[in-house]
Amino acid sequence: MKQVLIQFLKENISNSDNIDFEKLIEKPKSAAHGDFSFPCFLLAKELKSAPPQIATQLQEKFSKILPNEFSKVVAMGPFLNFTVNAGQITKSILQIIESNEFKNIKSENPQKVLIEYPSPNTNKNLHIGHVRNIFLGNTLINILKFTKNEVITTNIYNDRGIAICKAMMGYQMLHSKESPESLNLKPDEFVAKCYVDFESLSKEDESLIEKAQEMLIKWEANDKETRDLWTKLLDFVYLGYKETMQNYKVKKFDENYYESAIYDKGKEIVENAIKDKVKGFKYDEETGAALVDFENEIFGKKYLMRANGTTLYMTQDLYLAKLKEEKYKADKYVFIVGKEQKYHFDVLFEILTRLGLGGADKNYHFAYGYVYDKDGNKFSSRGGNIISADEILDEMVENSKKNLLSKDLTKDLPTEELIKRAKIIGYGALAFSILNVNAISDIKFDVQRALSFEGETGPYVQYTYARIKSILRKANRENIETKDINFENYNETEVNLIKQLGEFKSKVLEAEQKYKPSAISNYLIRVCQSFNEFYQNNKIIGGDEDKLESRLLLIESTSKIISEGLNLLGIETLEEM
RNA sequence: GGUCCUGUGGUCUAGUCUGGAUAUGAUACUAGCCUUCUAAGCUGGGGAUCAAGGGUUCGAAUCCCUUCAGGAUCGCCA
Repeated sequence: MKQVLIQFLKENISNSDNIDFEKLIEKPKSAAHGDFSFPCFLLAKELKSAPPQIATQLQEKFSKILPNEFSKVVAMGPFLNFTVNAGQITKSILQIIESNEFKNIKSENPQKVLIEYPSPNTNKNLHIGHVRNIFLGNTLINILKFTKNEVITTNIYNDRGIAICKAMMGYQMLHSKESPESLNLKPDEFVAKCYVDFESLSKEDESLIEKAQEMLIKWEANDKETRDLWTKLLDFVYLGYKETMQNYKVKKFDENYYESAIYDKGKEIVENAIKDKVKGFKYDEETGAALVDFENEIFGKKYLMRANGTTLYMTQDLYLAKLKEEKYKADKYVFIVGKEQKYHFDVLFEILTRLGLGGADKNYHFAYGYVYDKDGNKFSSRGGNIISADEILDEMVENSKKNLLSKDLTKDLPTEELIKRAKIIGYGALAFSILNVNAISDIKFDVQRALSFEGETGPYVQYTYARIKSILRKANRENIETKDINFENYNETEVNLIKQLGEFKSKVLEAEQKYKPSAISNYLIRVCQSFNEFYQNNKIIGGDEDKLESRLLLIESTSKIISEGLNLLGIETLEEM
């Protein structure tokens, strides 16, 4: 459509060779300004008159020779606004949706993408930060797959180090006679308790920290007793994670990595790099530690091996990067990790470049912001610890249940159905509230507001969907015959909604190209707003008989777009709400 | 101190990459709309010096510079 307009303008504006129409023509923000607009400023110098005058002149000229695809051209100030022929546009959009062709979206640049998330530290249960990580990861995977990228999912468990030793100490000293069952805790919560209790003990007695470090050395020396305890606690953790991840719809990873298995690898990479005199790689002359000296103030020096020959976080990441590259040869490696680790990844990618393993072009740190409570403080639960993934979801579901019980339509639901709906709504509310904002922005999560389910929320979208489904049930049409529909028949709010539906493809591609799930959630809100506006002003069943079919097609198409969009966000729909 | 991120009505947020018309919505507040397809909805109202200043441009929330505020990061921790 745009190309038709560009061609038309090229042919009918003199001296247009230097004008980049592709760039200049834009979609106006306001529907009152038509579908495409062309600003006349650049013509001003050429034609030696004011832009508004030029626009008026061009309007007169163009209105007589406008292509069929367009219904009118209007000059508004310095802009020339073109409106497309509604009948044509409604027909093409609705047919694409009706035939399910709208699901067939291919990336402009389909790639093999490896995604690493959520990579927790295994000394605690998952918390609100992981929730954001998981939602972003799940959604990104869906979007990339939907647009026909090949996706490989990986996760690394940071399962060794001082933190897990602290939890082990806590267990030994305080809870060795107890179990998750005896304390009525989820197994991963039990380990978290061991860790937290040790932390408070060690604040009183600093020698305990040294003992934890001794334990780490024993662990590294493969001391059987230590390793057995470690395995015991990790089993608890993984058991707990399994449940949480299931609730958060994390699909099985294509590959799980464990820090314990790779933490001392990567030495060879560093040693070879120094031997091969890769730029910046060297041993520190005084201490013998291995490092990369970037010789600039931004990156400075980055240590890769301690003087005693042991490895560091970075060494391990180098090894893992190489491992993945050798096995998968992906076009892109995406790390979904909090934005506080930006420096780490900048440095990592630079080092990888120098090692010839592909740098910033092949790797992407998908950074996301913090989740605070509504006052901008650390998001704590009643116990004072950071709120856990399980708690926040429970709270959302619990509140959905209350909400359902307060509505006439749903207050007498059988328990099983009530719980099923509460889960879907609570999950939707949580996921949407987190996915609806830019990933990099910090979130101040207002529980009360998220629970109110009004305005720009998941339940609003789910509710809109349920409304449509209810109408379709009552209309009781098996098939809507598109061939009988007069596509010129749609009124202004309807055309508005249809144009909105037509944006699906470009929004999905935007979300894919920019790795931006919020493009989809924002879009769904607009669609629902357009629908609800239409719904309020137009009667479908019992309205104009000759509009029934066309309206049923319209709302069915809307429901398809909503459900597909929610699906990408990992949110389920409900037929009734 | 260096580097990076963020700053948009009381609160939250879209738009910033790729400059365009009266700055997107939500929430809260306020006035209305259910004997009519689900009111978790819709309509109206008030509410913004787009952190501040300068520059570039016909045109700046958007690009450049300076400043301010908040945050992160700069370890032989992960």
